[in-house]
Amino acid sequence: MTNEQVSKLLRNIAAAYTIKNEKKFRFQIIAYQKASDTIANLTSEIKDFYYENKLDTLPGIGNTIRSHLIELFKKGEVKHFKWALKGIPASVFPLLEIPGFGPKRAYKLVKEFKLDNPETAIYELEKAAKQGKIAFLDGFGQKSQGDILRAISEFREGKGKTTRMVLPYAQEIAEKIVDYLKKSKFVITAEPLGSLRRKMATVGDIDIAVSSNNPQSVISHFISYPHKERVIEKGDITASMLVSGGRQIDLMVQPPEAFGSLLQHFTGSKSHNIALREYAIKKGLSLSEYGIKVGRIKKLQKFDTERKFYNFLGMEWIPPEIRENTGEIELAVSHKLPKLIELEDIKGDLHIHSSFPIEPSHDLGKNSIQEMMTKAKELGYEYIGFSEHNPSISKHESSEVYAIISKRNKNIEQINSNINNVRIFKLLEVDILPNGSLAIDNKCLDLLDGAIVSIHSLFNMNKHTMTKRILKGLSHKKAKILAHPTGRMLNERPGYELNWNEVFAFCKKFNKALEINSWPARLDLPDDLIRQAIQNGVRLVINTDSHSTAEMNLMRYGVAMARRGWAGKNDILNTLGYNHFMKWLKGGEL
DNA sequence: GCCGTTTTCGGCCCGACTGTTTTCAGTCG
Repeated sequence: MTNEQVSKLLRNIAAAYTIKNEKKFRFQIIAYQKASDTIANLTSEIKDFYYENKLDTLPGIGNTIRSHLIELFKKGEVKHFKWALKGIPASVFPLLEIPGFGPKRAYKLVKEFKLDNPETAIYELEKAAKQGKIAFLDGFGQKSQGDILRAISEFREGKGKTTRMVLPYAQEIAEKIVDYLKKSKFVITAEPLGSLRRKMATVGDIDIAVSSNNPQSVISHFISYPHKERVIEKGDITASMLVSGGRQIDLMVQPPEAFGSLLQHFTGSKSHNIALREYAIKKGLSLSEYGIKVGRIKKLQKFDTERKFYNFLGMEWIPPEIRENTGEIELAVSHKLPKLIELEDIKGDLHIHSSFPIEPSHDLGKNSIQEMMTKAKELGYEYIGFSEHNPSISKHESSEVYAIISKRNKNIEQINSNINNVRIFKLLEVDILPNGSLAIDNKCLDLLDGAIVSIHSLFNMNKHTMTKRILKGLSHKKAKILAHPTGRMLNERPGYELNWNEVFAFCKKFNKALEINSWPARLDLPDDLIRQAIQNGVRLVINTDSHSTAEMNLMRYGVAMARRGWAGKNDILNTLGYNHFMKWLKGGEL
């Protein structure tokens, strides 16, 4: 079962409780929703947490829900869930997927129109709305009947938050809106917040905060955006709209003297904010986007900066990337937050595909070795590693492979002696074949400073076999880095299954590194596996996997993932100077 | 049902907005 399926199941249990008796089950509802959110936001598989006996490390999953999940993975169904769902028509649940439908309204509509087939429930409801039957129901009217029709059609077209964007794409849209907002003289500052500011690998909707003394003017400017498709809602301090392409933008406005609390509120995450507010309650404080209410008199204290807001609570400012309620609040209170890695700490990029005609097994780069070098210098790097795909072994004899690699090395050496500022590592990205051996032989591997190894074929092996395959590939003394370790492609395919405990233990024991690949559709390792790797004493390398000079700028996304995984400078090997890195590459301890 | 810097019992975030209401319920983040 995928995370999405498990998360949805728990959300449905919460919905069933809501329909049955919202008051009686109030706290169960909150608990199931919380657990559902936790699983929805995981970037590695919930099933792996079950396999590795780590379900209880997840926030919001306690003894009861954990035992239900164990039952679910063992038997494929849960006795208690069956009980909870009893009496709730199955047609309610597909309706919950549509924005604007909650448990109560979905249940009411399903009952009224006797929608007994979940497959056709949405279609039948649409039909009823078109016939004008909904407007007559208690609690509904002409307006809500029209809203339902529109919600169904937008849902079908995948508009709103139904599909998530990769990070750079979301950033691009946000920048356009921010530029537009700043054209208003009433806008003092405008900043993208939410999951975009937290640098999640994918972003659902775009949240923007504005500081202004005239919120009404800002909101009317916002909803006049030229690429607007539809205004979803518009109030005194917030507004939401769909822009062309169907993306949802949420706006929130506060005056400058309260902008700090707005930044905090609108950055989230939801679970971080809830935990922070629960912490504040114990100190007699109440938090919101307006500020902090103090004591019995409820005097509102305002904050112009976010740092002051956190400091007032007696804690350090918390970097947005780790605001996920996974221990950051406790550490901020004791002033023991780790110092996270910065882009400026990176001294080189080890995964670069040049256009040198290496006749590779996979895609070739677009720019020459020289051009990539110039770009590296521009980025202030101390070194760079060329790691084209190994020459195709189906098209070449071993001796030919040897000759091609030798030729590339000569080419590199020539350039290296011309440009002293940037040093070069002679690497290759070598395929791990299905049987676990490396694609090129020892003689060829000896030509290299080291090899980056990776999987590019037969992704659907079972967990045990894939783990064995990868560890065999990594066990070669030249194999030092495992590239894009999960093989996931965001919005395209999940990663292959691996036994991460084994992988981590192996890497630590034999001094191998895992790559954090910065390519926006990969961002692989995912953040929570980065954190686990670090906890297991495994070192990491952040690479861009560039196939052109422009792509070398993507390093910041890999760094963002590392920060989300709580990585400090010392956890990342390419923050080392050239000599230290070479020493590690050659098999030395650090 | 979860959770622990007063607690293994007794609490549980806070507010915006819309539509159908005539003081609020439902949904959302």
